[in-house]
Amino acid sequence: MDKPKQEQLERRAKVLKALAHPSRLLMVDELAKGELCVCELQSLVGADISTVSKHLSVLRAAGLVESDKRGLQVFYKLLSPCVMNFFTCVESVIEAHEEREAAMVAK
Amino acid sequence: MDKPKQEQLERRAKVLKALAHPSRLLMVDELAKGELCVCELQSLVGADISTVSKHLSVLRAAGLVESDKRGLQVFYKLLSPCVMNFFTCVESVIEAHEEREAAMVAK
DNA sequence: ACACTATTTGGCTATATTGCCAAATAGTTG
DNA sequence: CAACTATTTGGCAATATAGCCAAATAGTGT
Repeated sequence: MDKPKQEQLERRAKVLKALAHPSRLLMVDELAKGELCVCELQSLVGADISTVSKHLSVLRAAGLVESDKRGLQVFYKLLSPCVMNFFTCVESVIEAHEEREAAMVAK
Repeated sequence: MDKPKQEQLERRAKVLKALAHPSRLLMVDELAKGELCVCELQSLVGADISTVSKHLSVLRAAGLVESDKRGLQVFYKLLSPCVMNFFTCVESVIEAHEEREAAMVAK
């Protein structure tokens, strides 16, 4: 495989990896409705604030969110609402998968 | 957060995690064009065949691909072509991110 | 400058993922 | 059934990720 192709795959994988965690998915879901500060995200996720902060830096490093410090608080906002469309596809994958598994058991 | 919501997030994360690897992304990309046997996928990926087989089982466990044994070979096919649409979004995330980084440096 | 609040960073441990080799399994052919 | 091919599985070491606590940083108000 050629190098540029390999690098493209790695960049894509980084974005997907950033999304591939329940807490980060939840944060993205909530941020799709509008920007939130770290403290609001913490109470949604229910983990230590340092954990939440690290999750957010993963999302930021992937280019999915942007942060904006205003006073004492840091507000995060979702940069690419198109990721939300993907969740529809993911749901269809899950549903079809569960149906196939149910059909397996029936056999 | 309620339990069903948590489980939904975990299921979604599992699908995203399955996609979040360069080799698996390459395989999905190739399988989008049509089914392939493990040996063909191996020469595309260029890793040990056991490694490729394990990657495929991750994709299968996530409900993204299906396998079909015919003779000595096992053919894999992509079940949800909708994931391909997402790559367009991922590319836009990457592009916008790179542009922001370039703008940062310029400042 | 001091106390206070919000967030990030460093450091640590526990757990998960990756990738290889070797061995097991399944199907084919002589 | 023995030899052969394609794939999967088990096991292991290396690396990456997650989450907590404690400490550092940044901004506010006194």
